[in-house]
Order: sequence, then C-alpha cells, then structure tokens
Amino acid sequence: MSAAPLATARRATITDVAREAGTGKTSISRYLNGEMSVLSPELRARIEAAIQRLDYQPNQMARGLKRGRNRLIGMLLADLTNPYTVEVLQGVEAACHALGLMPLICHAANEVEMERRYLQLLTTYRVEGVIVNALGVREETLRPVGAGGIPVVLVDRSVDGLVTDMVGLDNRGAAELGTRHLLEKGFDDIWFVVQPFEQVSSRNLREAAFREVLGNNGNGNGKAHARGRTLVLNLGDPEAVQASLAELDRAIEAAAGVAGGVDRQARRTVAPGRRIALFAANAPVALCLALHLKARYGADWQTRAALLSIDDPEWAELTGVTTIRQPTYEIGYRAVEFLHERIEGVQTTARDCLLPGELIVRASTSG
Amino acid sequence: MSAAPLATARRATITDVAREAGTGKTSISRYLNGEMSVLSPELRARIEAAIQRLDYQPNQMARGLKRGRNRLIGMLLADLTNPYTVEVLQGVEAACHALGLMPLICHAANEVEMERRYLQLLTTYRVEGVIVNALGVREETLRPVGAGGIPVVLVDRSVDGLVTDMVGLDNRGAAELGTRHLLEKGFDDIWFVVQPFEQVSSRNLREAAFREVLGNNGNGNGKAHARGRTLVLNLGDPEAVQASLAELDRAIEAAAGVAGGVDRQARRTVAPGRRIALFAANAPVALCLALHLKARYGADWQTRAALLSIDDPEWAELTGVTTIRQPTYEIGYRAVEFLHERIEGVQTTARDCLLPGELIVRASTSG
DNA sequence: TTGTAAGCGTTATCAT
DNA sequence: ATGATAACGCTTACAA
Repeated sequence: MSAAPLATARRATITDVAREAGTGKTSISRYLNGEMSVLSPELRARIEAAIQRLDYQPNQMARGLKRGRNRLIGMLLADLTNPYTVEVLQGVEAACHALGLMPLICHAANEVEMERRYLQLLTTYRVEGVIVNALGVREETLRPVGAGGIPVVLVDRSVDGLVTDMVGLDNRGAAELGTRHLLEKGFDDIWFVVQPFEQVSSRNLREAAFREVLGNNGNGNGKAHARGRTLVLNLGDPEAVQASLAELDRAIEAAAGVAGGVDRQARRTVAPGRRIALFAANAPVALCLALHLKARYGADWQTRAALLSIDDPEWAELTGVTTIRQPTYEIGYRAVEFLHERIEGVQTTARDCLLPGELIVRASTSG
Repeated sequence: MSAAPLATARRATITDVAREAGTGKTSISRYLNGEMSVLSPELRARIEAAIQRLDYQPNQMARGLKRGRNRLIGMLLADLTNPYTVEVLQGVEAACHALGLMPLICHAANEVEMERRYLQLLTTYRVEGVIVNALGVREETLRPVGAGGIPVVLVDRSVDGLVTDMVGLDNRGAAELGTRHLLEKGFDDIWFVVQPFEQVSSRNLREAAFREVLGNNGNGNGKAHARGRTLVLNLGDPEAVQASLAELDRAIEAAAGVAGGVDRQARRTVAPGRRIALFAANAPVALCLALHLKARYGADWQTRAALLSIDDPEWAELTGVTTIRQPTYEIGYRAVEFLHERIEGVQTTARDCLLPGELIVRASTSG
C-alpha cells in the first residue's frame, strides 16, 4: 500500500525532475504549463513518469516570483463572528475557485491595529488584489495597498476619500423596506438601534433612510403620528451598552404601562398599538437586544417589543424575528469578479454594486 | 497631503533601495534582518531614508524562496458555518500572531473534494505546517502533506491510520457530563442525536460514552430504568433528515400522550417525568432539532422536549438551551503551539491534548 | 564595516 | 522539438 514515494525529506524541484527524466528544466516547465504542442509524445511520457515517481509539485512561490503574479488575493474581514461575514466569504471562495484565485483570509477581529498589520502583510506577500470589509475608517490605512497599485474592492462599506469599486447591500432601500413594514404593521413608536454610525457608511445610510421615511410619513399618508428615534449601541463598550439598554427599558415599560403606569403584572397582554418596535441595524445589535430583553422580561419578551433586524442570523427563524436578508453570497461573488477584472487591467471608473435586501416576515412583527 | 510616494507602479525592490542609498544589496538585507551591529550609523541612516522614500517593502515570497521557510501555515477548516470553527479560529489567529506565523485559511465547506484541493494547494505554496479540522476520513488525503515532511496537527478529530498531534475536546468526558446531567434531572428517555458517526472520531467517542453511561447506570444507582437511544441525523441529506425527525416526533408524541393517548390538547402541562430529552452531539444538530421542533410544536416546543447540546452557539442563551461549552479558543491556540514546536523540529511521539468541556445549565433542563 | 557573487525554484529568451 | 542561460528579489558565504 505504500506506493507513495517514501518521505523524500526535501521536496523535489524542477531540476530533480529534469534529471530524473533525462532532459532539461525547460521541457519540464513547458509540460507544467501545458505547452504540449512542443513536446514529443515520448518526452512527454518520460516527464509524466518522472513527476509521478518524485511526487513533484511545482513551487508556487518560485513561480510567482518569476512571473510577477501569484494568483493570491487578500480578503480582509472585520469580524468573523458576524454571520454576515461568513456568508460573504462563501461567495468569495466560490468565485475564487472559479477564477483560479487563492484567497488569503485575514481576520481583523474588530481590532484596527490588526487591520493595519494584515494589510501590510498582504502587501508584503504581493497579493494581486484585496477585498476589504474594513473597520478602519481612515483612507490612509488602505493607502499602502492602493499606492502600491494593488486593486482594492470594498465590501459592505465605503471609505471616505477612497475611490474604488465597492459592493454591498442597498442600505437605503433595505432600511426603507424595514421601516415601511413596521409602519404598515401599525407600530407607532419605532427605535432604530445601531452601533456608532458616524464613521461607517453602511450604518450611516441605514440610519439616514430610517429617519427620512419617518419624516416623510407625516405627509397625509396614514400613520401620521409614528415616532422614530435612533439609539446608539456601542457594542465595544459594555458600560455604554448598559446605559443605552436602560434608556430602552424605560421606553418599553412606559409604553406597556400606557401612560407611565405601574401595573406591569396586570397588563399581560399589551394593547397592540402600544408595543414598541425595535429596528436593529445588523445582527450583532439584534442579538444584543434580544439577549437583554430575554434576560429582563423572560421568555415572552416579544410581547413587550417587536424586533426587526437587517441580516438574517440562524437564530432568527428559531425565535421568530423578522429580518431583512442580505444577498451575502452574491456580494462576495461579485466582489471577487470586480477584483478579478481590475487585476486583468480593467480601467473603468470606480463602480458601485448595490444589491437589494429581502424582507422575511416572521411572528415578531405579525401580531 | 500626498506625502505618500506617487504610485510607483512597480514596487521597489531591494536593488532599487541599494541604488537609492548608494550601497550594495547586502547592507540592505542586513538592515532588514536587524543586523544593526554591523552597520555604521551613517549607512544605516541612508538606508532608512531610502526605504522611506521608496516605500519599500521586502517581498516575502522571494525571502521564503531563498530561506526555505516562509512563516506560512495552512489552516484547513471543515465548516465555517459551525460556530465552533470560528471560535477555534480566533485562538489560532492569536497564537499565530504571537509566534509570527501567517495562517492561510482554507474553507472546505463540507466538500471532500475541496478539502483535497486545498491540501494540495497548501503543499504547493510550501506552507511550513498544517492544522486540519478534517472532514475527509481518509488518511490518504493527508498523505501528500505528511509525506512531504510537512507537520500536521489535527483539531477536533483524529484520522484513522494517521499518527499526529491532535487537540480537541475531551469527548468522552463531555458526553458523560451531559448524560449524567440529564439523568440527575430525572429524564428517563434520552435520545442522543448525532450526524453519521462511524467515520468521525469525535462523534464516535461522544456516542459511545453516551451509551456507556446509560448502560452502567443500571448498577443499583437510582435511575435504573432510564432508556437511551441514538438517532442519526444526516444533515447532508434532507430526506434522511425528514425520516429521522419523523421518528423523533412519534416518540415525543407518544411520551406526551403518556400511553400513546390522543388528548394532546388537554395535556398542556406534561408530567415532568415524561418529557423526552434530546442530547445533540453538536451545534448544527441542535439547531436542526430546535428549528424542527419549533416549526412543529410552536414557540413552546421546549415543553415537549428538553434540549442539551455540545457546543454553545449564540442562540443557546437566547432560547435557554443547556449546553456543554468547548474551550474552543484554547483548542486553536494549543494547536498552533504544537505545530510550531514541530516546525522547530521537535521530534517527540504524537501527542493528544484533550481539553474539558463546561456544562452550562439553562432552562431547558431545569424544569 | 562593506560589497561581490552564487544560489533558491521557476519562467522567458534565445539558440540549436 | 529541445535545451542552455539569464533573470525574478532575496539571503548568505566569502572576500576585501
């Protein structure tokens, strides 16, 4: 059974193969690159055999060095903990596979310093392009890459002052979709909950669209008196989170008690119109909210507040939370396609690809 | 503000820097490698300046080619969709960072073919070692790597016929812990639900330990009559899943109806002793179960069956499901440490590192 | 303290 | 059809 060549210790090189096949390196190289037309069947066979015997595998590094391109692309991820990221990644991998690229996946784990380090590292490994799901806001972080002439495609968020291809959710559309849905369902007190958004374009757009819809709806169109507020939830800072959640609790309890009443016990079933709606800007926020509400109000927390979230994490179906699903797989796929075109030299001006979200209505907003 | 060197198109090489600094490549190389003792402060300054001016960054590929080592290690992941994987990854990244390694993350996405392809690819990039969370059962898949003399560390599962370092959960201990907990809570009908386990060592061990505990408990020790069954849930095959779930439903409904009765409606609150317990071998299984039960029995499905799972996904807390948490971060960290030692030439016989799981009791098993 | 030259494993150029 | 030979960007004897 040990047909496998006994551990050669050192891996065979092209020179070894040439010797083994009794020929020159050039022919081996030709064989490797599929230039069969210039190889006599006889020589070809000898080479084939030698490669088998030596279990030879060409060294990509050396190839890359010589050719000037190594088929490597960098994929910088802000946070693998976010299901969004993993899903995008699937699309990226599929596209890479299809295009013969090898993604170097780097996980910044929400650390700006990591992000910088990895970008630098990727540059150093001479990747041919980078897909960036940035957390760092600053264009200068990307400078080393862009300046080196390495194509960059942004995912999910754009970066101020940096003009590149970018692909992500149609944030405006998604936020409108969600807000309208809540209005239609009769909610008249809606909280948009989002991580600090000044610096992150996608959050920014979502928040803006939310406010806009609520501002406009006064125009004679039914739900004239719906009230919308934005609550910032800084997940990186436990104390800040506590404060924000406390604010939320006051609102929830006030709403339940109708006019700031006390009889929480008696009012088991809250009057439909007085249930607050929470619009989470993404899954991590939604999870934080859900965990808190559950801890505070028990298993039936959803009778206190309706939750709607952008992103569609696996627990949404389980808990019956309405969501807006992002076309994550496609986002990843398209990003690679864009990047690939750039690598091949396409020179058009920066493109934006905004894909629509899909509303998935569940029990949380159907009551 | 454009202090950044204007896009040099081609990246500067060591030769460029040498010329710019008016010296030879050797000195540049020395500078890069921190051999400051052999550089006059004067030259050193000139080099520093030249590097700045050219925005020079050494080419790792070329370095690796010459040195014979590139600080790259492969990390092959079976399934990024499994939260376990992401958590392990965090540990891996931290350790890599600490040891100056760069992990090439490869995601097989449950495709054996992908696994093979990636392993081959990693070999080709001359990684110095590989950490494998294998799905492929076959030792021969790993052969190309091991045969090339590349150290391998296995994570979570071992592979038949392959002797290498491996680090993972103490499966036996974890399964015992879970089973005992259920017995203590008075459950007398326990189903161990697991993906096909013949070929996967970790599943195999968990299932065996489960059966063992239930077999032993007859020995005069209280819960003499607890009954344990193993249910295979082949997540890769929707039809098979349906069949398995149907079997489960029959059991659940029979238990609820006490003696196969009909009055499902009347028996809202089931007699405690007659609630079935489900012991999920990992998070994906648990999710599948929870989703099904919720779809079939509604939001209060937990009154029909108690769920306990190995792995501690984010939704466990939200739904109050009892879990056994794996020390995922540490698993990843240790794996890298093992690998690093091997890379540095350590020759001891294959080591196993089994880390204990932690029981987290939640509402699902507290009623 | 500094520089020259010979590789590392490939591919590209140019002969034959 | 085949094969020397010179790069690719770097490190490392070995000189000077």
